[in-house]
Amino acid sequence: MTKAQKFDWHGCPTRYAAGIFGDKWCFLLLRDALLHGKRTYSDFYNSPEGISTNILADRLSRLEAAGMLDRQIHPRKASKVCYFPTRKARDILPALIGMMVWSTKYDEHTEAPDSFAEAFKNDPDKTIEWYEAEISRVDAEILQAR
Amino acid sequence: MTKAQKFDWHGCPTRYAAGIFGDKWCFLLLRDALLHGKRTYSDFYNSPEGISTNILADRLSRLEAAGMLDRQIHPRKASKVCYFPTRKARDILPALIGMMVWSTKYDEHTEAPDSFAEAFKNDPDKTIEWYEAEISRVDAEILQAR
DNA sequence: TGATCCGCTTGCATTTTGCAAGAGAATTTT
DNA sequence: AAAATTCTCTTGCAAAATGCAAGCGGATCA
Repeated sequence: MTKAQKFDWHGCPTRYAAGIFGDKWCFLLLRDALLHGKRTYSDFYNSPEGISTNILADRLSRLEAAGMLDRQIHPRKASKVCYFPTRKARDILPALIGMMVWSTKYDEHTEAPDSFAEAFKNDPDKTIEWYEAEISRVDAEILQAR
Repeated sequence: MTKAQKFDWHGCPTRYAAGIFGDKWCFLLLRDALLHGKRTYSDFYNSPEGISTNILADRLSRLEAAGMLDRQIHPRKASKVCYFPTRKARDILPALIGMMVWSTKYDEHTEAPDSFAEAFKNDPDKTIEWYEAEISRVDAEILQAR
């Protein structure tokens, strides 16, 4: 059984999630798209973790195949390619932020302030809406014709 | 940089989470421990995904090193080893269940009923408490002296 | 006391990853 | 218009991780 097939494992909800998030690079690419406004190949390539270019190409196509990213040529620069997070990707935000809150609790070297976890605990919907609005803003800025 | 070192990546909360959950097998082992009451090596080994024995040994020791599992000799059967989920592992339940809810929405072959997502949406704390109680029950059953 | 269970370890073939170089199209610079 | 540069990938190869089968040592069972 190839890895691509395992990527499509379904039935059990945890296994389905593991098929996408159970890969370090997919996990981090989704962070970059959802939380850091990254859209182009070079955006993702320049993340501090230092992904290899062949792995990046592979993971972007996997995430596109999984319906998490929408690949489009940049509207005003045909040499650039944009990967927009889909609704399916956006909908993982609550769980993703839940994991980040967990990390801030258990990573003694966390860079996130306590206020982040508190804000999410006090009003999770508001936090989600803020990230959703940011995503929409970034996408709109790219897509506006000139 | 070795994989073991990457497992310890910290600072960024998403990266810290990806260091643990960004591995298919760790992800599934935590599911088995937190959601399916599995505790022994053979329990985990017999999961339907079919993990290899060397990989299982490796991941169990990683999860122990990460403070997610507590390795103990079975109190009434010295040939058995139990891996108990720690508080740190239990605390990932909200995010994990959030991912499962997401999976039931987007996996067209999901085995989970809609009622699962609804119950969590209506009263997340109650759902978490139910799983916590199950975990405690399984652990207590193993640990009771005879 | 011999057979079986249990939690691993080892060796080896296959697959995946990481790294460096480069290709081809679009864009910018000269 | 030509040359240099940017950008998204692809390719080749060495190194690392994975999967598979066999086996080992201690505990347990018959």
